Amino acid sequence: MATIRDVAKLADVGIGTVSRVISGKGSVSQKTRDKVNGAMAALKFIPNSSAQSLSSKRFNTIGLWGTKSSGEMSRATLTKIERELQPFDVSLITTDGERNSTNHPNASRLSIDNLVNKGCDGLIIWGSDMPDFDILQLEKEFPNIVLLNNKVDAMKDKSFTFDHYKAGYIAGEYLIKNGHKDIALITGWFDTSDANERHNGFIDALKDNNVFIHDNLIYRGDYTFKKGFEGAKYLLNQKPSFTALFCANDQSAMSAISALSSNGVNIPNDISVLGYDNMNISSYTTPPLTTINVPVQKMAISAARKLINLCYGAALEVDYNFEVELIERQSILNLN
Amino acid sequence: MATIRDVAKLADVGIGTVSRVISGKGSVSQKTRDKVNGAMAALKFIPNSSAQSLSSKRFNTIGLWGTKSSGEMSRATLTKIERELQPFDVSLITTDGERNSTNHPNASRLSIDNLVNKGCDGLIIWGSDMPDFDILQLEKEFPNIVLLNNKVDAMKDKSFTFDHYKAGYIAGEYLIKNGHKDIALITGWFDTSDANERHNGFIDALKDNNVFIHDNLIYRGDYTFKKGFEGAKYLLNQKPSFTALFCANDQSAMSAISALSSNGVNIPNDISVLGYDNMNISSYTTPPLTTINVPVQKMAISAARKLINLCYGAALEVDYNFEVELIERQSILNLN
DNA sequence: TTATATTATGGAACCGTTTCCAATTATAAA
DNA sequence: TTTATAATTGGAAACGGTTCCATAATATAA
Repeated sequence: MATIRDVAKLADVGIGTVSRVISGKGSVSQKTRDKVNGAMAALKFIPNSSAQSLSSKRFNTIGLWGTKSSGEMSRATLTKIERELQPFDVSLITTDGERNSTNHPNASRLSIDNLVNKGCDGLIIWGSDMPDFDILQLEKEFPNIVLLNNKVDAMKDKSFTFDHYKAGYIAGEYLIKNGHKDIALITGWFDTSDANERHNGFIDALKDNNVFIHDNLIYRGDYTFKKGFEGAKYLLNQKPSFTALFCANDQSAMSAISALSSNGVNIPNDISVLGYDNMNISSYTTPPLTTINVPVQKMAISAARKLINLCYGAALEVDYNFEVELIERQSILNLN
Repeated sequence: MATIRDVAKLADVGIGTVSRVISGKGSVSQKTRDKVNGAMAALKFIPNSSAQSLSSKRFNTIGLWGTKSSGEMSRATLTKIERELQPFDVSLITTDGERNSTNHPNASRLSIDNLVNKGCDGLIIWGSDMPDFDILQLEKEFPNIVLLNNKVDAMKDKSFTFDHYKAGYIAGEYLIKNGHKDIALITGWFDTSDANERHNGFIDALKDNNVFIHDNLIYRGDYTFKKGFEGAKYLLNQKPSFTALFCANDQSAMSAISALSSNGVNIPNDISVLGYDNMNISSYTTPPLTTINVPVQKMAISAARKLINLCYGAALEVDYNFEVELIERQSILNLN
């Protein structure tokens, strides 16, 4: 491997000059620049990234920390983020924060420290699995962080989130508008603010229309296919029957549809099902799923851009407002 | 940030000694070791990873290069890989090789070089999008590579693949056994060897039973939901009708089911559908999808382990044989 | 006790960059 | 032409580890 000194010698210039042409910073005459570029090409010179990081304290790497491997933080979303980073020659290191969360009380902080120590210029914290307090503490020590699908009031400009309350409300309203009054629920976990907001929005919409959900018709899920399936089967045996089922995410909704169908209920004629997320799979359930669109990829892109601005002094345009939208497909029957 | 010299000074030892206790290599008396550990704790010392890499030429990072963001290289699979790496304190950098594949003839090689130059000890090459020749060439320059879901004959011990021919054959046989003779196909791309092998296996199974597929009933797909949907609609209008549909992957199968159902055909009573992949979603289609299990995660784990052995001289156990298995669910009708 | 092998230890040299400052050269202004 | 100013250049020092070698301390054998 050729080093900067080899290049300098071949081009008959100083090492500082070579460094300047590599980085593009500082002034170098065109003539010299050509000489150096020629030498670099001849030697197939590639800068050693460890040496660069050591001396510049810049890593050209950002970390993505998240816990839920489910839902829409799909490979596709990662790819979107990578594509934002690529023009800046920055790579992405991902960590599944969940992996040691059982062992240690503040395991999340540990896994983050690992990431940071490894050498990240910045961090995307995905999801709301970390208490606000811890996030604020982290930000004090390591300000280059950005929140994806979570918000902390004191960090508005670093929060990329979505109005889950409004989305929940719209979901509720939509069922009402379609004449549904007997409604069942498969929830997710309630350990995150967005889950609570979505739920509250939904319930408030019903309340505002004097519709109340019977306790028996609320099934505590966890966003998985499995719980969606089990939940639907459970609800089917409950006392007050229902005409519509709202699921906390599309995965639950899909498997609920599967469970209902296999029990002979027709969607949407017997029971309507409403999802939440708009995974790309959701157009292809049977029947296609009506759902709330959560623009994760857009959010991820903006989060990445903000982080680039933060870390590398860029000035990329960043979006903070993500439209709440209900995607009408064919899983809801209009009772009116 | 405390450095090794700060630690040495506080513990009143030499820097070499500190380095020895950090790495655990070389001999240090227990007494000295305790002193040094105490000093490290007091100073909250964290080794600078760039400096470590620079001087040791070890990066504690491996790269994952792949092109298809679809299919089963899901976040879950990435997580599996990460978990194999974690005990060795190695992180994973992913690259979507696809992103610049349009611009440049050997863009794949370029994006790999990027990864390597960034500082990887080894590389997982996922999928068969790179010609064997290029892979062999790459291996010459950079031997720490491992192939996931692809094989190169000269690199048997580095290839983690699956008997797609056999799997295709079993799929074909299964349809035959269930009495199907009028069979339609939604294929994937044929640009990779596994796609071809799967297809050939399937066709051979039919041939061996004197069943032949009518040209009209072969639809060229691309593994996406979209093409599966369109393909199913297309096939429905074709002349020889069919009783079974084999899709090159579960995504196509799912959306084919959706298309067929929405056209009033009942699965499996009117048409049987067979998938390929066994995504975790596939238990929850309507009806649940009968499919071939492709143990990507197991393969990924073994690939990761082999790479660790290669890069870090470990001796982890590695599996090369991945069972071909048909998962019977409810999307196939037995005509006998 | 002495000779010898073994274990511990300190620290210079090195890894390959960036950065800064002093020195040189080119350019513009007077 | 001279002077002031700006652009260009070289290279030492620094970044924070690892490694190796010479040396010191200790253990073992004779």
